Amino acid sequence: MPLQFHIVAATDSGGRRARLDLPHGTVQTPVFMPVGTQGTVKAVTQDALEALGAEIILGNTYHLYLRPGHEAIRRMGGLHRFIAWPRAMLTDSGGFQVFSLNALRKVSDEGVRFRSHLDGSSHLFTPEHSMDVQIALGADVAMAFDECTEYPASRSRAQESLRLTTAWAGRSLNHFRAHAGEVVWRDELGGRTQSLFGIVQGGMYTDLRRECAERLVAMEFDGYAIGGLSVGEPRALTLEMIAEVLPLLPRDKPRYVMGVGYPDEIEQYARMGVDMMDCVLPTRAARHGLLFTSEGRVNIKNKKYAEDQSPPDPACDCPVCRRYSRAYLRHLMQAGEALSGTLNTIHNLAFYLGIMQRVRQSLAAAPQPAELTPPRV
RNA sequence: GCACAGGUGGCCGAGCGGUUAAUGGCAGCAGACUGUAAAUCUGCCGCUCCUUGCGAGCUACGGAGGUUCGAAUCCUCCCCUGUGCA
Repeated sequence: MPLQFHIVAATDSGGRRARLDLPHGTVQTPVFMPVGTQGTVKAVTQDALEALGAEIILGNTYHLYLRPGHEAIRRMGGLHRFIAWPRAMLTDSGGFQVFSLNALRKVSDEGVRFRSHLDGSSHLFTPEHSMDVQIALGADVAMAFDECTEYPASRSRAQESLRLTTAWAGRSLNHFRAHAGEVVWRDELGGRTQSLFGIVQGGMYTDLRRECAERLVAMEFDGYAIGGLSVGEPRALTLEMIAEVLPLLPRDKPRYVMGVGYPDEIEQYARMGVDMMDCVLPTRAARHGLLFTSEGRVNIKNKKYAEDQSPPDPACDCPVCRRYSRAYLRHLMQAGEALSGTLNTIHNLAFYLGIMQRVRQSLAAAPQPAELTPPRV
C-alpha cells in the first residue's frame, strides 16, 4: 500500500485540509516541503527541522545519483537511514535538472543525456533509470521523470515537451509498478511501498495543460503535480495555470505544485486547494541574507540593522527570533560566519511552515464540506 | 654609510610616456534569488554639481622641481619602507 489521503475539511473555494499518510509518517496538508537536494536542507540539521515541525522534505534524484550514488545509499539502508531523517521524504525525478542544466543536456525520446556538472562525465537518464534510482533512494513519494518546459516556449515547443512528458509518465509508471516492491524498507514497514506522482506540463497553454492533465489522470498515479511553473512567467500566468489544472485532478488524491513560491503565493495556492508545495526560496534566500517576516522582506545585510537589537521578526516565536537580534544576524552575515546561514534558514523555514499552519487551521475551521458531498463539475 | 628593491585610490596590488579617475582582488553600500551547478549573482564604489549623461568641473599615483604637445609612467634632489653589506 502506498499513500493514504484523507480530506478532513474543505471550503467552497476549493481549499482543503487533509491528512497524508505515508510510510515514514503522517503529513498534515496543505504542506510546505523544505528542499534538501543533496540529502540535506542546506545549513540546518535534521534536529532543527524536526523541531520546526517539518513533516516531509525533498531530495533530488540527479544529485544523489551522482554523489554519493543511489546504489551506495541503497546499501546503507536507503535515503531515510543514510541522512538520519525518520519522517517522510519525496524525491524529485531529475526532470528539473533537465531544465536547469540545459547547457549540459541532450534530450531525445529515449531520455536525456547529461554531462555531470561535477566532472563532465556523460550519463543517460531515462524514465526507467530515474525510477530505479528513486526506488534505490526509497523516498516515500517518487516523481515521474518529466521535462520541465522553459518560459517562454512556443506552442510547438510546449507541445513537444508535453509529448515527451506524457510518454515518459507512462514509462515511469510502468517501470515503477514493476519494481516498487523492491524498496529497502518494505518489510520493515509492514509491506508498505512508495508512491508515484505524475507531473502536468503544457507550458502556459491552458488547452495543453488540460490535455496533459487528462492523460495523466487516466494513468492513475498516486498523486499529481503541476510542474513547469515559476520558471520566469508573470505571476498571473502561474495562477491561471494552477486554476485551470487543479479542478481536473482527482479530488481524492494529493495535488502538488512544484517549485513555489513567495509567502503570499503559497498561502494563496493552499487556499485554492493545493495540498503540497516546495521551494528553495526560503532556504536559498536565507543563506543570501533575505529574511521573510511579518513585516515583509528584511535584507539583514543592510547597514540600518547594524545596531538593531530587535528580533528578526517581532511577531515570530521561532527559536531564532526568541533569542537573537537583527544586529547579531547582520554581524554574522557580514563576517561570513556559517551560523548566519543556519539561523536565517531556521527563521525562514519557521515563517513558511507557520504560514501553512495558519492556513490549515483556518481551513479546518471552515464551514464543512462541500468537499464531502459529490463533486460539482 | 653603501648597494639593491620599493612607495598607486580604505587595504592588497596591476599599470611603467597618450582611449588612465587609473586592470584585479578584498573591504564597504545596495539589489536580485520560486521542483538548488547558488554561503551565489548583479550594480555602485575619489570629491562636487546638474538637464543623471559613454555629462561638467575639481583633486589624485610619497614630496618638490624638471623634460615633453602630453607624466603614475622619463630626469634631478629630498623624505620614507624593506632586504643585504659594512
